[in-house]
Amino acid sequence: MEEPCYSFDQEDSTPDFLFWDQDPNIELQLDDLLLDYCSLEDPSCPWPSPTHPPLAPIGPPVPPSAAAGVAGGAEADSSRPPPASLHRRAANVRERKRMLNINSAFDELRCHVPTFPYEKRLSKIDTLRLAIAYIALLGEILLSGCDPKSYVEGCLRNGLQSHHQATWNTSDLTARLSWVKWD
DNA sequence: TAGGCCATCTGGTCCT
DNA sequence: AGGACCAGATGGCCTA
Repeated sequence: MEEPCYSFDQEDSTPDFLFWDQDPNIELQLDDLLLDYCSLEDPSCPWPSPTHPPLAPIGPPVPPSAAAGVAGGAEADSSRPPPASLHRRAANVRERKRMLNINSAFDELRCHVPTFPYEKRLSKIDTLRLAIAYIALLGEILLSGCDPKSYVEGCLRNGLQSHHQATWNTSDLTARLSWVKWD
């Protein structure tokens, strides 16, 4: 089994909102923290990690209507929306981290799903569907007891005539293998 | 320009 | 009470 691309568990457990009341630059520090995390990549993965664009500034913009009920106080400057509460911003940071964690799992899964060299980076939905099909393929090979390579070759040959043929279509219709039924 | 994909924010719900 | 999880809304980026 290969090592995971990276694990968020290695991050320190300090609550990110701990110093918000103390350091005016904490938002920049949080950005740096998350950007550091985003910069970690698995060199074995053929794709870069384009899923981690520069993070948006933490906190506002928050729709005034949404923030009003949470922040509980109006700013003197009416031209700017009131900042979200500390609890809300902490929740936002946690949510971003959670999504980053999910995305890292997707990146790891992409590394295990076979694709053609010219296949562009798989989307999340394509990654899941191809992974399902790939697992089904491996199961079929196990049950058949045949040599995996010859089994796949046979499937590819027969799939051309079989009504059981199913293609492993991705969004750009470039990845295609035969015979695995989706339903 | 439309559509697909994505990150982010947000409020709600459930769990510890 | 606080955190995890989820789904909807929104806006940005990219490609055909």
